[in-house]
Amino acid sequence: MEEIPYNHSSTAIDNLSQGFEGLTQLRALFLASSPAKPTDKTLAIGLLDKALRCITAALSDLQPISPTLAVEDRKNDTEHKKRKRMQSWTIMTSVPHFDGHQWRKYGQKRIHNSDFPRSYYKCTHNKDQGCQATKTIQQKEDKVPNSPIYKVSYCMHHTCKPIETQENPFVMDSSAIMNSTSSTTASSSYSSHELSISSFQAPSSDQPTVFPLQLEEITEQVFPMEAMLLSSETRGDGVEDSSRRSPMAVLGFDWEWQDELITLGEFGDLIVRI
DNA sequence: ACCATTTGACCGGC
DNA sequence: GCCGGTCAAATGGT
Repeated sequence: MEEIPYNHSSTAIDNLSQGFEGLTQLRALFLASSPAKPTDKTLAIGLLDKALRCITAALSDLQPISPTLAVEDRKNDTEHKKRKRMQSWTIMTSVPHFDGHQWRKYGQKRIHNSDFPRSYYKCTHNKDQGCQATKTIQQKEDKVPNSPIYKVSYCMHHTCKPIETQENPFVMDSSAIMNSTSSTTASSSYSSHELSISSFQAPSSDQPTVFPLQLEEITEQVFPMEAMLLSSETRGDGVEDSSRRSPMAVLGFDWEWQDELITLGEFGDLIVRI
């Protein structure tokens, strides 16, 4: 790999980490949402998983190799252990379990000078596909009450073939994004730390491929977010060609930010066509 | 019965 | 000997 100046690499890692955080939270939101159209929901999760896998791979490429690894070649270490030590990288996240891969827990240890145990995971395809990817998750001391942050350390790239939900590639058509003048409150006044999602029209009825998500801003800091399904409804009002529209769900967020409980509905409804 | 998780034992590095 | 990572039997859930 071409050498990247450290400050650029560091910025890239920061940006990717923030993107990772946003996507994992978005994934959690989708998992919590109404199963109004399970096929599309599955496709959405598949898209998010794919994005998460790309970001995870990019992070692993960008993270500098630990200086302690320089001495490893002097040791009579096995090739397996060498590779395992070399290909490791770490992220901090509030949602450690949703990274687009399936993991099987194989151990848990109390760690010296830490209040929380460390959990050890292997890729679920460790046996059937020989995938060597592992990760550890350890909760860090709460800086903000009730908002745990986890250090997730990955080792080795996934060599397993991800289970795709759709054979054909599908396209996220950004040209179909409408301005956020949806049928409900416009979402135009988000401050920098808020995650904003607005709706747009699906371009075609026979392509179950488009998800009405536009990330206007990714949060700059990790904040606790608990996605909550407020209600769901089917838009069959006859004004528009209902065959071209999938059911819509109105989702709401509640999260705490700087001792304030923020409900997304106060700023604008989150409309997701699912 | 099968699968994932839990948990104590074991092992290697320092 | 301490510590962290892995193994594997026991356990629990479906």
